[in-house]
Amino acid sequence: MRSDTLQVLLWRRALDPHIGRWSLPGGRLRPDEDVETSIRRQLAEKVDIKKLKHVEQLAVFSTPDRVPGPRVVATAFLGLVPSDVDPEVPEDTSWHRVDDLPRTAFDHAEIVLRARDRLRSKLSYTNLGFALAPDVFTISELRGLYSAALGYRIAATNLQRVLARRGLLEPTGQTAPPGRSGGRPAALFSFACKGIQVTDPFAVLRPPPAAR
Amino acid sequence: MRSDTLQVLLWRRALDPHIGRWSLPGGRLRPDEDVETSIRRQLAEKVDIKKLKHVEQLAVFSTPDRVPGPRVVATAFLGLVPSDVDPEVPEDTSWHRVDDLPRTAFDHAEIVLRARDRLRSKLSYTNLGFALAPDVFTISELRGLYSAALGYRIAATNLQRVLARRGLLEPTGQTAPPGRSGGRPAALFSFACKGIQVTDPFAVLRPPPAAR
DNA sequence: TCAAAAGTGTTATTCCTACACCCATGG
DNA sequence: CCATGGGTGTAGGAATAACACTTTTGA
Repeated sequence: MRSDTLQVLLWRRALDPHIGRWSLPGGRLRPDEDVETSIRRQLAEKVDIKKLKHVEQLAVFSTPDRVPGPRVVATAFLGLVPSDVDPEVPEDTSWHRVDDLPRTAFDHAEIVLRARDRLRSKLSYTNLGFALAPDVFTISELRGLYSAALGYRIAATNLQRVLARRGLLEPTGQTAPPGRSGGRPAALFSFACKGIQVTDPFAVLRPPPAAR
Repeated sequence: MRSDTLQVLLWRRALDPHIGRWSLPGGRLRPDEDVETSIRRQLAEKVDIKKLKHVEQLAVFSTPDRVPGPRVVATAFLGLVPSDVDPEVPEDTSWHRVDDLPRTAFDHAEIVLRARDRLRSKLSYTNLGFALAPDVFTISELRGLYSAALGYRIAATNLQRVLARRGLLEPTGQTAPPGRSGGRPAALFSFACKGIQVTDPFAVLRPPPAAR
């Protein structure tokens, strides 16, 4: 994700099945690595992305005809990079809006949409926002990121309160300078926790208070 | 799951790596089937389970040393059978309490616990309860199933109201006869929808009402 | 002094849990 | 008529969305 739209990194295929179409970065699993190690290696080697803030399994895609030729089983991942990093990506690689994908190879468009849905739901019941934001940010910036990811505007006021109540926000004491059109300078915050955690585990059917 | 405890179907390994230990049913993926077709086939062929009410991917387990010998990548599934079916299982197969697992093969205990956690969270924000219950049930029975799956007692009153508010319960008009110690006969209900659906998609950060 | 952007206070609503109370049956 | 289990009404509380209002800046 970058700026105010949800984006995905794709690279243009140079080989023949679906040559020229855009596809998700990835590759073969080596015998000595597990799938997560593998996807981190591929991203580092092929598209120079080394600082993923969050990686999680999405699903296995295994329909026999999803790829021409012998069947290929793919384990898809959701990986998130904060909005302020702009990695040097190779020539044949670029970011694409998730809501306006180009012609993709194989079933990769389906995979991207599944990843988007996963991100959207996890934003509301986990602290996953930390993976989208820079280390230090204003509430307005964060609101922009959440709004872009969710696909609808949310209010900065309430976002701040929800995150604060959950103990996720830490004020830094610093402020950001206002823009050229003036306005009150915004306070800078950071996330208290850098790893994912479930913040709202039981929407209903909660366990009795003692067990919480 | 059966009766008032969460249970999992395991079978005793007859071959040598970890011979005699209990393991999850499964097997190799054929080239002409996807992973879900494969697991359904294996369950039907090997343990005679044909009526799964719900099947979903859990995760891929791929650590190189998870199985002795050449690395095996496993796609684990969560499959649910209603409490009233008691399939004929082979001699070397039996149900085991999830909270008191026997010595299992490989990483299968970890997989079972992951499945239990998935079930627990989905019970609260989806209608997944339909997969645990018989076609027709009393609220008390349903409460027993939810309590067993969640690991803590929940109140029948509130369970009924939560499910009713979401439009999931359909009264059948029938009643169940009381037990031998008397008591008012319980009304029988069924679930309105037989497939999984998300009933509480946004715990917080809801979209504006128009978009809902 | 005005416009713009950020932050705070307050209210109304929604949803949920807990608990008291009423109903129907068998012995 | 009493014990047992099922069902309903209601009150209190927690969390959140909406919105009016205040604060701080640049021009």
